[in-house]
Amino acid sequence: MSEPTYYELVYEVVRRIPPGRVTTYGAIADFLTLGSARMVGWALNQCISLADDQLPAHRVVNRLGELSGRLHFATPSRMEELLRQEGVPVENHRVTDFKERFWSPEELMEEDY
DNA sequence: CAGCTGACGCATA
DNA sequence: GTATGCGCCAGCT
Repeated sequence: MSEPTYYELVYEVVRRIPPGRVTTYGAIADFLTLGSARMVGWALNQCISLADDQLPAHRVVNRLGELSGRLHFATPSRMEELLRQEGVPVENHRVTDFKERFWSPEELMEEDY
């Protein structure tokens, strides 16, 4: 097995985002200390083929809590829809409670994994 | 082979 | 407070 590619690392982090919480591209990039926020977005671009439950990419927003990637989903409203399903308030393509809903990958360390 | 693009983020004016 | 530019680095044309 070769070393995991960059986007596979991103997938692993995204997969661990707790339901009802959201994180940002920058937070993931910072956690991996690799590439940049842009790379995370690029990585998620490859995941479009995966089902939503396989990779909850809808829980990844930009640093303003905006659903910047909504246009890349199956339908433009899919991301917003999934977030609301999890109890995340979305208004005008933005998570209103973003600051409180924000989840950092570094919290994985606190879960004694 | 060289250049452009991009689901971002930050610095500067 | 808004507007513009640059860096990031893999993938695509």
